[in-house]
Amino acid sequence: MKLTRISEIRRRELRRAAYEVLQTEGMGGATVEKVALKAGTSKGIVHHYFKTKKQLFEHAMRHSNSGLRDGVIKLMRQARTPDERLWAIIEGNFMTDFFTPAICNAWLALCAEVPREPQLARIQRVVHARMRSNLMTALSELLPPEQREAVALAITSLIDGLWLRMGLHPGEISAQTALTQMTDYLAHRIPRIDWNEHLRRAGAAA
Amino acid sequence: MKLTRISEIRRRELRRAAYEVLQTEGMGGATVEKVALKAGTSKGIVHHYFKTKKQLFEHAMRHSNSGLRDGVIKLMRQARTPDERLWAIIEGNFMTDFFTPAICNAWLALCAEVPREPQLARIQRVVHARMRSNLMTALSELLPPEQREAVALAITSLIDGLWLRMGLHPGEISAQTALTQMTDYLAHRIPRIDWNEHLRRAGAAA
Amino acid sequence: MKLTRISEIRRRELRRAAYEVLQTEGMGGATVEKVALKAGTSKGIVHHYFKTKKQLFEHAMRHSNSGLRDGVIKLMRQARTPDERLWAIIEGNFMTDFFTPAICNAWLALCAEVPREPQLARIQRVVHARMRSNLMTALSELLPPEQREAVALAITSLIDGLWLRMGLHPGEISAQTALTQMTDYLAHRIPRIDWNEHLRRAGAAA
Amino acid sequence: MKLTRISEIRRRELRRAAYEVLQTEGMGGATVEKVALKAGTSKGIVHHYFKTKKQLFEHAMRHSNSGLRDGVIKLMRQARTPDERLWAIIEGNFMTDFFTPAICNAWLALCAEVPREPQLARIQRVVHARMRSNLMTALSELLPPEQREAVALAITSLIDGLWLRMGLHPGEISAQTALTQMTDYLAHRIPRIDWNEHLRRAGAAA
DNA sequence: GATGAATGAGGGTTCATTCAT
DNA sequence: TATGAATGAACCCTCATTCAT
Repeated sequence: MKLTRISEIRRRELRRAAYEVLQTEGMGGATVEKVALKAGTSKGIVHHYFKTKKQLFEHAMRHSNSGLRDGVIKLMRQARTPDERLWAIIEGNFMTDFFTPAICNAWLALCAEVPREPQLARIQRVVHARMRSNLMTALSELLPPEQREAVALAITSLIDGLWLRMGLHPGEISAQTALTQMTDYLAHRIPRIDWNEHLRRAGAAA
Repeated sequence: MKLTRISEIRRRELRRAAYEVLQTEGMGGATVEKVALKAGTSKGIVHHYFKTKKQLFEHAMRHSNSGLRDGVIKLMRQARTPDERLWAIIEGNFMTDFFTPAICNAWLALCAEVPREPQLARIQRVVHARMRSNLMTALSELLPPEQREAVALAITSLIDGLWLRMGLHPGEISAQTALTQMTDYLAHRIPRIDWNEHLRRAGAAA
Repeated sequence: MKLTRISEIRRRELRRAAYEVLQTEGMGGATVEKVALKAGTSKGIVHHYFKTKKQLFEHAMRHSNSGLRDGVIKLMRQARTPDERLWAIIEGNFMTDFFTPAICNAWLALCAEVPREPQLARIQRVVHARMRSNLMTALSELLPPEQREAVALAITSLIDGLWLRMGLHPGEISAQTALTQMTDYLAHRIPRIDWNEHLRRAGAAA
Repeated sequence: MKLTRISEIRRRELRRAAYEVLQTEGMGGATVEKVALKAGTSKGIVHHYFKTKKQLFEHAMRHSNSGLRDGVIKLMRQARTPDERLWAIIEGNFMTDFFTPAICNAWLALCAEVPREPQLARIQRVVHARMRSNLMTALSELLPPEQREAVALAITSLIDGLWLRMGLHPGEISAQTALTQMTDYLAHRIPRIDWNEHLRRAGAAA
């Protein structure tokens, strides 16, 4: 029990370190040694906790997603109406803690590996499915069935596109502009809701 | 003169080979040897034409973008009205020759390197600037000034998001669904144009 | 006293485990961790009882030899005549419990280390000396002095050669064929004894 | 052609170096670096010519066997009668160039890996088959059919056993004593031939 | 221009061994 | 006694790059 505790802490530290290295170095430059260095341990200990480099970065990807997921969950808890729930999903994807150049770069680096790493693909699929499920649930009370699918796709695509831009052109975008974009889209698609009100509250909270 | 000609052909072959290797292997797995093999030459010749591996993949990125650019240019030549021009830009980004899983993966792999490769960043910036300029020009006759910026951002973000999806979840999307998405967005944003007509024509052409 | 007893049991378990790992993994693949795993303990405990990996496998070699030695001793106790004693030595080397592919492989793996491991060489020398002494004693009443040396050498070489074959080509040999070989040799060398009778009894016992 | 030539020379050097390292260091201590050092090249070049360490030592084993085989072939060419052919096989296995402690150790080291290395096993099987075939041919005119198998087994086992002894107890044996042993055995098994005459000539030749 | 030989740095991984608990 | 955390050395292998032919 005690041992498991220590081991769990180390694993957390290491996957966090791996994630941070990923942000600055990309996948190609993320060596086990750098991760060990950032975690303040030896190279050997990394392999003590993660059999392989791939496993380490799989856990880094889980770590990455869990941060975002927790943010969304927290916001959704406070949501009372369908539009609040939808907005919570969107706002959660642009929290200022996560919507940063470094994190978007790490996300991009992991995405680029997905096509050749079945495990990463699996994680990606799960994350994607959860996102879609959340969206569809929220949309179910806002739109007729035949429109939901398309809107869910548009929302996720927009979010991904904005994340990509934050990664590639950090200076040209901010959480504020990103949320404004989302608001604009929603305003046209689901006009009976006052999405600007949501945006205003989000800005006030930040 | 003759030699230069031959040399130019070799360079073209090599950057093409590099691009193809990138599609299947990603940046991490793209070695000089694999590129040489795909081009049917020796490893030494690659370094004869490209001083360094980085340079090779910079040219591969240029090659990648030039293909897309040529497609857009060709479509724009046939455009007569502002909305045709705007549609040409969009349609050009989802031509079935380019909007494929392999190519989207290569694009993704290159994007992921941008943050740490100033040269790639430079190319990316140029490409991005051209895209934006084209969009703004086309929008200048379709929207009042204060809306153009936001719409241009939305369009590029949507396109990028849809490309990303093609890279990550190839089975879930097609050029047709992508163009439908773009049509939906434009229909809300610039309602006085019959974008479905554009979509129909694109479908017929394909 | 009690502790020593427990500690002795642990050491026995560990050297036995080491020996078993050796059978399947060879010297190169025999890691301390695998030994610990097979013994059902932790890696640390191995080093608690055996200061070093070399020591562990020295004891494994002793374990290996002691098994064979005990078998020979048991058979020799029942021997009444010189030829029975000689036969006991030979039969003991091909008891079906020991003359197995796995055990022959472990023996081979240890032999291969002898040239570079003085401790293993020492053990090997002792074992060899005992074998030779036993043989010479038995032969002393069967052959004139000037022949004993050569016959002892032939017997040991034949035995080793047959063990080697069991290790390398397990399917091509059995205890029965090995004993027949030995019988053939003895029949020519010491013709006044009916070695086939010994062979028959050994077969009946098995 | 020229290149192949150079490459072939390097490969020969390297497998020879590998074989020599094997003699002094055993399989466990035979590192790629030591082989490179002994060959006077860099570590990288070893992998340029042999994809993997295993492959390198497979070729080393082939090298080892080819030396012995060539010796036997040379002797067999001069053989005119069945008994000369049989003796050629035996004498070839105890030529003073090969029947040395170092070479017997290398042989032992390779044998010990056979059970876990399919490729080595394959080579071993081929070598063994050739040996057996040679023996059976030579014996076909010396013994009735029902005895040949057993005698062939005895001869190979004796040879192996004597090689093992040379590896483990170099001081206790020599080519001369080994050949005497073989002579003794043959004298009993195939008494109508004067094997001592063969032995004498071998001694005179050496 | 073209080839592949050669190098050397660096990466992932394994493993014996030591130590703190 | 027993565990497994931690280290560091060493090994195999990859690869970009340089060079000689």
